[in-house]
Amino acid sequence: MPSIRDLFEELLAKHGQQGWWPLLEQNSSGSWECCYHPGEYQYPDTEEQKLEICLGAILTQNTNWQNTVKALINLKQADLMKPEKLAALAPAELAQLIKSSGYFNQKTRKIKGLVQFWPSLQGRIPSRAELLNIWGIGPETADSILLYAFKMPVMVIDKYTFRVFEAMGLGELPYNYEHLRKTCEIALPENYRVLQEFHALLDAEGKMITLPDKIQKNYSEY
DNA sequence: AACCAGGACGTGA
DNA sequence: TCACGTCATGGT
Repeated sequence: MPSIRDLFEELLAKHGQQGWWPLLEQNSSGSWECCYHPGEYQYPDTEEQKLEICLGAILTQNTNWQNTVKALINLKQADLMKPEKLAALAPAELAQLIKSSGYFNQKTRKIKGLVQFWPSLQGRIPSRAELLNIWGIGPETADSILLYAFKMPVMVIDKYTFRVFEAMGLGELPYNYEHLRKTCEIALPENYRVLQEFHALLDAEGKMITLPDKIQKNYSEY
């Protein structure tokens, strides 16, 4: 049974750098697309990009990333990646724009809650408690926002994280979000780049063991 | 054509 | 705490 640091190295060797969180970029023909840049960590540079990550974190809840990207592109094309514009937008309009990401009524309410909260930040980094206080932002969404939008060294735990740890035989412990998060944060350097990459690698690995019949096949090595 | 995808909330044991 | 139903679109 490998240590968590060993697991990080193994997954990095197996999958390579993942370059999360992907951001929208304009290609030569002027249309927006979602881009990864493995090995480069200079983004997010702007408030607009930070907001884009926060919105992506909400829109991707229990939803395929491609469906989320479609919604993000709709908002970007309409020049709505700004908190004051989103706050002023009619809920029905917003719901229509994010329809592809599913749960659009709930997600409209969640985005409204976020952009109403946003101005109170005055440019500072939100606390975890502040994010969790917003309706519809739970542990994983809050930690994704802290780690990827604000570069805070917190571990993001998701469905795939549980799957990979379970498949490794680490499923005996008190098995909840907070415990697994702290276990990872203690085991790894307090470095946001490492935690960004580790979470993305766990996602890449977790996607390979989605189907139960693939577990035995891919995990004899552990 | 069922199943799942980068969850969270409300409710009832 | 924890298990379960609900929310909803789009790809396979």
